[in-house]
Amino acid sequence: MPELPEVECLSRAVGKVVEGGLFEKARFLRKDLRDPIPISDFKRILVGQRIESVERRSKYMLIRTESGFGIIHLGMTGNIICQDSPKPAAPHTHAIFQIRTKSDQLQWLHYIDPRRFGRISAMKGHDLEGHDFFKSLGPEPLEARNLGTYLFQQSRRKKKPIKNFIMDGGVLVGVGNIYAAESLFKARIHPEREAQEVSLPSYNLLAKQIKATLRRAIKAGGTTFRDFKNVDGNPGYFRISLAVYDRTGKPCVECRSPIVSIKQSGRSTWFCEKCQK
DNA sequence: CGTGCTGTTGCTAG
DNA sequence: ACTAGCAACAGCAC
Repeated sequence: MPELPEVECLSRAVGKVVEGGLFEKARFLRKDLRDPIPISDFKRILVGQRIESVERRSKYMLIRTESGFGIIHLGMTGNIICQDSPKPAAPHTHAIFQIRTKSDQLQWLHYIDPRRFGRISAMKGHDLEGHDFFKSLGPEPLEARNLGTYLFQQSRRKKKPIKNFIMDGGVLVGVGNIYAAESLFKARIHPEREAQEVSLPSYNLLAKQIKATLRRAIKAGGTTFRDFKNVDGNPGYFRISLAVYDRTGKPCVECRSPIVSIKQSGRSTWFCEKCQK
């Protein structure tokens, strides 16, 4: 599920439940996901601490305490659900956190991740920029000002395709495969164009479309999280209507010519040959 | 029934 | 500088 909008919505939903609460227990049903889980560090930083806030940086969800951050990445198939029971309910439940909310209710966050590409970690202190996970990340697309100019400058002498360029976390975070394709369609840029040959006006339009697409998805996702608390299945993500993603052969929403699919660096890309130059 | 292909992320080796 | 390969599993077409 997770691209930036999903992680943003999930972080807000988790925050609503746990902010101001007490992180009482962490139970791990396995020792590693993509990487080993630093269980004792995690417990030291979280357990017994008040949860100050739940934040997001890139596609990482951050649980802030006075001591530092709990760090959770969902990989490709990760999810967190909030339940009334500490009992693992779904297959591939790998961690369960017990929270005593500020209104003194017990709640359990269940971390589920079939493919185990996700990550659970923790860091002492609050200097994100100094941490390995974050130090080489580019700006947040929704916070960056003059994003078009920035992308234009970063792209000079870069021959890689524009799609790979905007998905490069060192350039810009949070633009995954789905929203990269959608944003390029809306900006009418062919995904195989070399990053260096895209003009400043095109980057300005692209920046605008990246922001608009992400904002629209957050807005759509946000409304589905009202019942996040106590759900017992999934938190109800849904995908905003998409113009090109997974629409091979279907008519372009602008010109009706068929959407085509190609591979770039092993990932599928969809676009309209007529609209995107 | 099995076999093969696909996938929302991100790191690393070459 | 850039891409292929890979991590481990589910869902689907055939």
